[in-house]
Amino acid sequence: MYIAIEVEKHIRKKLKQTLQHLQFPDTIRLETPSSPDFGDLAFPCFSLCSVSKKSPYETAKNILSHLEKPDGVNKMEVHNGYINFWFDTNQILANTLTSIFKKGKEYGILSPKYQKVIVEHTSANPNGPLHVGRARNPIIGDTITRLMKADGFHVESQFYLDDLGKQVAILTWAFHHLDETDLSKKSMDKPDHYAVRFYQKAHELMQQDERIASEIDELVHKSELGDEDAIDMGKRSYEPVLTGISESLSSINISIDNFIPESRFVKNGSVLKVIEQLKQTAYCNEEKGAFYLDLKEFGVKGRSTKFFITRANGTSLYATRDVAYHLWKNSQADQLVNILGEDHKLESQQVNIALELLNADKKPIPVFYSFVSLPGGKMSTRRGRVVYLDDLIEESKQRAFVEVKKRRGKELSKEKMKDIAKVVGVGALRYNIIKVQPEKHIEFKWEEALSFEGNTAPFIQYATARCASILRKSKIESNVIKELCDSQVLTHESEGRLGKQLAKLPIIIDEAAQGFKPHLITQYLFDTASLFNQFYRDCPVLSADNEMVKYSRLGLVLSTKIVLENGLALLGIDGLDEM
RNA sequence: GGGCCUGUAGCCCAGCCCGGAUAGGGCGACAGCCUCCUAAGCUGUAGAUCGCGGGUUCGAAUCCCGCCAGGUCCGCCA
Repeated sequence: MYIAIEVEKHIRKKLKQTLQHLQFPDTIRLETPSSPDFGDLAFPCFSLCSVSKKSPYETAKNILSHLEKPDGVNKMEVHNGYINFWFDTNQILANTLTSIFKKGKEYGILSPKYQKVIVEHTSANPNGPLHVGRARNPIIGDTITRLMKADGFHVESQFYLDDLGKQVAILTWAFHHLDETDLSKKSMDKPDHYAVRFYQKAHELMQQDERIASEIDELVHKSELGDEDAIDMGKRSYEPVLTGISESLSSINISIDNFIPESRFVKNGSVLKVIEQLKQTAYCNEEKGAFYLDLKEFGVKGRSTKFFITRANGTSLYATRDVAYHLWKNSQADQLVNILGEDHKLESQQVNIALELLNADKKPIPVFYSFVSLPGGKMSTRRGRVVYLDDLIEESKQRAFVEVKKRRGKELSKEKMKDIAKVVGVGALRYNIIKVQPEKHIEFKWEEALSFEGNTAPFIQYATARCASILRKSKIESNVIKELCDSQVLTHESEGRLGKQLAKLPIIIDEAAQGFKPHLITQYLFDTASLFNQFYRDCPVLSADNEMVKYSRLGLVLSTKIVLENGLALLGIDGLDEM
């Protein structure tokens, strides 16, 4: 158990006792005060005024006069209708440093929940490289995967592979009918970049020539019926693309546990079963041979109420197959999370309603994100109006290299600088995407996507490098530091503030994971690194007044480094010992 | 036309779910800090009709209604 969580529990317990004793409602919401002047945790009493018939200040005073001091708290005061609690800094510090020393990389992780979660993310059409417009998906998905693991879940990430769709059919047609010499030069030596030109050209031809369009439709039709040859043909064309996509993801520290092809649910008959069962429901109607569900009664309004589950020719549609996929996921996990672009909101709602009609007990929790657009409008693979993720990654590393060289060019080898630039570049990219809430629309600008100052990954990494540098120069083994560190001598305000911040990591992890709010982690890391920088300014470590203080500050530095690195790891970002 | 999301300083974002303590940061601007553990850092100053208009409330950035702007969806596409 973590001390910060413990102390909060103690406060809640004592408050609850007092509220019950005074016959107040006993639901308790605690807040982090707006300023350190108001302590570490606050209980607002405003909502109790209607019961007490007194002012907030008097109500708070009254409660405080009956309140026993909770363990781990050393001061309680009333200000403006709040009861403010000050933690016992020494106790928190002693407990937290011990806990960090003991757990190391595991510090912050919560106890196992013995529940399995499937996080579906990325699921991009395998017709070309990932572009920046959708790059939030894997980054948010991977971060949520990491967060939920840290929160104690067993997590599997899945990429739902649309191998029956038109995009794959177009690509397949292109590989069979086009010659590379007709195409524009590929931008990068990767299979996905190689393939996308075939796709783009075929898409263009398809729009000009109806014969081509119908050949492609024929491919789609065959594979939708589960035709093994058609599906295999598709597989041969998209597989290299998928390899390319995986390479891109891997270069930003993302790996996906399982790729689930849509065709599986056609082949094993589960799609047909879904269709049969949905037809049995009271909401199913027919229109010119095609079947649809009427969603009016489920809160869907306007023109969107018809959810078609089959075509007139009886074949299934994307969303129908998605229902089958989700039924299967129901049998595989305790909780489902989907990372989806905002364009999937209606489809997601349709799938959820179908799942409800089929009595599935678990509905996926969607995390929607808005698109990243270019200053002139949105990105499009078809029209080639894109910034590819690979280009962004490359540019990020290059810009980071320029920065490293500017600062360390005389001291470090080129290889070393490249290694640092890679970690900085990838970190900056992931951090900048995760720090803004998914639902905010982003207009892509190089300067913003790749800034290295202020609230950015390099700022955090710089703090880990400072920590590492101090530890290196002390020439003292970390085991010895852990042994000799005595938090009792860490009495400076900057030390206390930093220590209390380190104690909060597990609380933040839990909050971020439970609320699907990965941006809370960036905020926490930024605050932690800022507090460390203030400590760095105020408290000399290597030249501390005496050995005892030195060892103890080294302990705090070591702990900070571990906390920052653990937090960065949740974002798929590495810390640095040197930069 | 309808649904959903977004609108907070010159720019970017947090706070909104769960109404309350002086609306927090970052970038940029301006003024300072490297004989001292990495200045990708630190300190300070200026900068906000919280999109607009109503309402509820002792109290609204936060809840409700209307409007405006941007995004997104409304296909027998995926």
